[in-house]
Amino acid sequence: MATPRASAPDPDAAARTADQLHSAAIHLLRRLRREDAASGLSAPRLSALSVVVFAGPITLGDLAAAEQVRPPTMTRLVTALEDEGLVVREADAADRRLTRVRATAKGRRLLAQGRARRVAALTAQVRALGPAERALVERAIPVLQGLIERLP
Amino acid sequence: MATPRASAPDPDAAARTADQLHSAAIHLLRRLRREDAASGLSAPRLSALSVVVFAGPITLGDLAAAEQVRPPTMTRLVTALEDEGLVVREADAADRRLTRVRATAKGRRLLAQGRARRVAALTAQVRALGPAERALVERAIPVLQGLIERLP
DNA sequence: GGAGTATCATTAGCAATGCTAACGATTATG
DNA sequence: CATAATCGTTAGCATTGCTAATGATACTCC
Repeated sequence: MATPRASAPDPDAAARTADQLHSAAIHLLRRLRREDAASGLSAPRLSALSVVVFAGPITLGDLAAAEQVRPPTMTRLVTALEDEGLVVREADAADRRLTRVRATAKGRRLLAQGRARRVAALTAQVRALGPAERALVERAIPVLQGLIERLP
Repeated sequence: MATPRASAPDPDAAARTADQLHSAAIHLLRRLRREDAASGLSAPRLSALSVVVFAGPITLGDLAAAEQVRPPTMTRLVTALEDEGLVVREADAADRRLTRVRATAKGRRLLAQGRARRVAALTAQVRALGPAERALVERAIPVLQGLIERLP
């Protein structure tokens, strides 16, 4: 837990920066996750729904891969979401082996509300930043987005 | 997905910034999580071990709260980690209702290796940044740490 | 075109993880 | 000292994860 020193170039500065980003992401999501109970959905279902909403109609296998879960597990998650009217299964016209999963209006609404709850506290803290700090964060975001995009 | 405009102050800029931070954290951890299979531990066990390692000897109830899980669930996770020799239970001398959980050397070693795997890819991308971008990220980190710390 | 192979989703069955309710042990309070 | 409160565990159930096997569809190659 050494304090960074501007005057002494650390040979492992990149590793330390990476570690701090990693920690920050963990702690951030740990806090925000507490709002998820209000959604009435379990964490796996909420996460799967989120991918369906943002990745549009998606193959069950691709959805399983995105969630880093095996297809049988995703089959059950999708069935549960379908039973709650949050997603629908659609047959692919071109390749009838595929089932595409699409979010319903209800599913999109539920996810938007959950997301709003999660982000509300974070928004308040962003607003509380001084102008310089806030500008710093705003300029760092695209850099971080690019960096994450380039991860293997 | 509008581009931020410096000249036109968006009334919802803070909300948008918060949303981007939220998304970035999700995508970052989704990528890094793929390395965890190599640890041989399930996600819940790895996460609990991480808290034990960093929060030092910790009460089982506090550990459950940190992991946002009920005590009975944590009892079983700790038992499993103990069976693998990664943590030990210690009786509290002052209050004998409490069990404190402490990481063993083996537990700390396993976590350090897993963390190194996770952070390795991220370190490479930090190294690949240009000097200006990297400085930007490095200066934004303490701001983000403070912001996260102040979340409810 | 048709036999064989590959791919996709599902089913079946098992282990791990989550919960609530109830309990025993210990501590705090009257 | 009796009673209430707190902590961890046990018991029992639902959900979530896996592998193996199956059925249906698409592809390949002869």
